[in-house]
Amino acid sequence: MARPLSEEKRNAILAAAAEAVASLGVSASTAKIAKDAGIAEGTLFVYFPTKDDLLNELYLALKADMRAAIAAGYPTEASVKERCEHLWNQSIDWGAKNPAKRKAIRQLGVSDKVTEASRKTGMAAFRDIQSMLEEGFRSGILRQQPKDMLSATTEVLTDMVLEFIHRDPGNIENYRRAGFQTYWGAISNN
Amino acid sequence: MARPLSEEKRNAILAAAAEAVASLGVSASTAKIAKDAGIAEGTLFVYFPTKDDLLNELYLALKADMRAAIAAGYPTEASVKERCEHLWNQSIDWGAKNPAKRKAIRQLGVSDKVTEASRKTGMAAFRDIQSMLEEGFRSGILRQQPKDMLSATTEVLTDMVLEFIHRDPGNIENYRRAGFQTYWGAISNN
Amino acid sequence: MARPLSEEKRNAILAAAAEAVASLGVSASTAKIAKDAGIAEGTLFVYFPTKDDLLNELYLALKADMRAAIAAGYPTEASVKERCEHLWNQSIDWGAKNPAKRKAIRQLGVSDKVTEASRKTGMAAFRDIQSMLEEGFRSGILRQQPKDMLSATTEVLTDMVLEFIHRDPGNIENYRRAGFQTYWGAISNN
Amino acid sequence: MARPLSEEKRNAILAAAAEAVASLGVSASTAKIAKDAGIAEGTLFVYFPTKDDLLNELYLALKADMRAAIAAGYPTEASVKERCEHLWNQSIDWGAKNPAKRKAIRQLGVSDKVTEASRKTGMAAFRDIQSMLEEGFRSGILRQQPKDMLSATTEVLTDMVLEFIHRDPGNIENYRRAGFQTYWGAISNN
DNA sequence: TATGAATGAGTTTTCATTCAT
DNA sequence: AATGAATGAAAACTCATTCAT
Repeated sequence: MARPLSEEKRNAILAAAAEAVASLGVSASTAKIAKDAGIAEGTLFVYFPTKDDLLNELYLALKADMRAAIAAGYPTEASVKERCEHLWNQSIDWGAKNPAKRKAIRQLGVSDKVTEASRKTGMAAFRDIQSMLEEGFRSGILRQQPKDMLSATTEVLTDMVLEFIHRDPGNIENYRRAGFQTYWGAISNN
Repeated sequence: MARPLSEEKRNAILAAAAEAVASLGVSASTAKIAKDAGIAEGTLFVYFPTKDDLLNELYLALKADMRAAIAAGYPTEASVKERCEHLWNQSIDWGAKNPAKRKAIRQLGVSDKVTEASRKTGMAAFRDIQSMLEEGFRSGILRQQPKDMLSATTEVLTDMVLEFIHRDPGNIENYRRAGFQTYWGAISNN
Repeated sequence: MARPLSEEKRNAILAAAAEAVASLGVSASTAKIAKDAGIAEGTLFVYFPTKDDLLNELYLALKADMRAAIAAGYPTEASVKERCEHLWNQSIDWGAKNPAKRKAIRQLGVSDKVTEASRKTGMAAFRDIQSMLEEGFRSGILRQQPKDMLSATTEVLTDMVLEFIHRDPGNIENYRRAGFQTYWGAISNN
Repeated sequence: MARPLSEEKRNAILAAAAEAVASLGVSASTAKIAKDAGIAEGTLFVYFPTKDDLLNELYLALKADMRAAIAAGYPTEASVKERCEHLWNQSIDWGAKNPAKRKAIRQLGVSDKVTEASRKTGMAAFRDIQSMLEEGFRSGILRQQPKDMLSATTEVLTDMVLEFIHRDPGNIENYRRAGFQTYWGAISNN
């Protein structure tokens, strides 16, 4: 009773919402989301009591999805730089493969519908990634920075590069490489 | 002419729109903007034929405002690093002093109401700043990068740092300094 | 189905629209129509996606209503002239009894909101009546005319006479008789 | 002072209004009419105090224009039938040559913006034409009819035929001839 | 006299949410 | 639980008219 019955429907709503928010912004209508999810307008509110709830849950789901993709295959034994490059490449790959999800996150990121609590929760997942690099900080390879700034740097530079890729898809490798140079310079001691 | 269009009113509309977009996103209503600008609802459409026109003109006005602030007092004779630091500090100062304008630019940046043409025009102003650093590229102090990437890097890192300042205003100097280290690492050869 | 669309409400909307269009023209507001139909403003758009759709459907409904009234009680066995007189009288009676519907049809007839397709469909119903008089054409009693001209003649002469009746209701029988003479002269060989 | 200065401007407004009403109906905006007339929005109201005044004056001007065209070259000495044919042909020619004016009259005719007084005045001009046929009534060639019905018949049948011509312009002569047969049958004793 | 900026009521349409089925 | 009709408060935009210039 706490959670409604069909997990499948819930996911269909979130998926439809991601697409809709990506292309129309947070003002995408619940009617369109429901239709694209293959359910009735009213059913959406069985799973998410208000549109704001839906948007916040979508934000968290997308952040979790992104985080999982980035951490996948993390090479624990490699050098710090190689590990950073792994994170960078995974980020770029996820964004390149999931343009709608990326756009949706951007839209949600600037929307005041997403609460501070959701943002905090979303950030926490990435602190976890940051902690994978503890050794880099201790050894002095990575520059000491205010809390959360490393993952924020990762996010904004990734997003920037993906925007270039989006506008000029032919040069993806070029952007990815130049982007990593920028990124590594930004976070390492040199 | 019966009565010339009032530059003052036009500016009042743009100012009200910036505030409204900053706090409510691009879905801020024209009624609210007009009211805040101290004019009748219909008058807004005398100055901007559609809401989209208003949004695009606002985007350009904000970009121009930002650019002017950043370039002000540019120390032509200083070292490349000092010149970069000047640009960085001006950016941070502008953003810190104009939080609404900064938020409005972010909102407009992700909105599809802002046309590609406006984005191009907005970017052009910053290419101009980038060209102030030609010497840095020639001498090898700054890293060669794909076109427009330097100014994009400036923008996203500035924005990121301003976000930290926004959430923790007491530590502004701290963030500004750490931010510049990140920034300088990101753009220079090291 | 949650609740089926109510045929009753749909008809109430069409009826209210007919009255409103009759008295105010096609610029009658949807708000007024909805209110007169006893429903909320938004509900109108559940039944008719746009105002233009409503207007077109209203046109067709009125034409169908008129056609049904005209053909009612058609004396298949009577002489051609008597059959024509029947059609004439039914037309006059319908118009006299339904002044609002008649006015609404006139308004819609000159409006460019009513599509060519709707006009064609509306006309088709009357071609059907025209074909009831085939024998009259074959026998030479009725004059051979370009396609659709007989029903158009019926319509405009009926409408003209109804306009006289409208302005001078006391003489209805007088106008009806004089009108039929005009009509019969117009369509028969003599 | 009673009449504003420029007759030329007044006529330009009426001409622009006729075109605008023809294509957009009586809801054509005064702004568009003014623009098409080559004057400022406010100037229109120097010549016509309200839009309703403009519409009524337009109605009268168009009726007068039509009447003048129809009576032109009237063959006083010809037979009654020839004289009727002259009127018929002039009507068709005027309508065929002035489709916008014809459409404008139709729009105004069904609009409640045109007052009963204007309609009366407009009709009076045609009574004048009707009286040209006095001899036809006296001699019994034309059927006795209620007052104004002959000119009303002329108008509606002309309009009907012009509508056919409008939809099938290739057959203009065909429609004109068939139309006259209908018309002559409608008004003459036979 | 001619102009056109300014106005605010009015227009059609959208939409998150509710609730009868 | 699932549905989708019903709602009415916005939303963007239009327009006849006024009036300062």
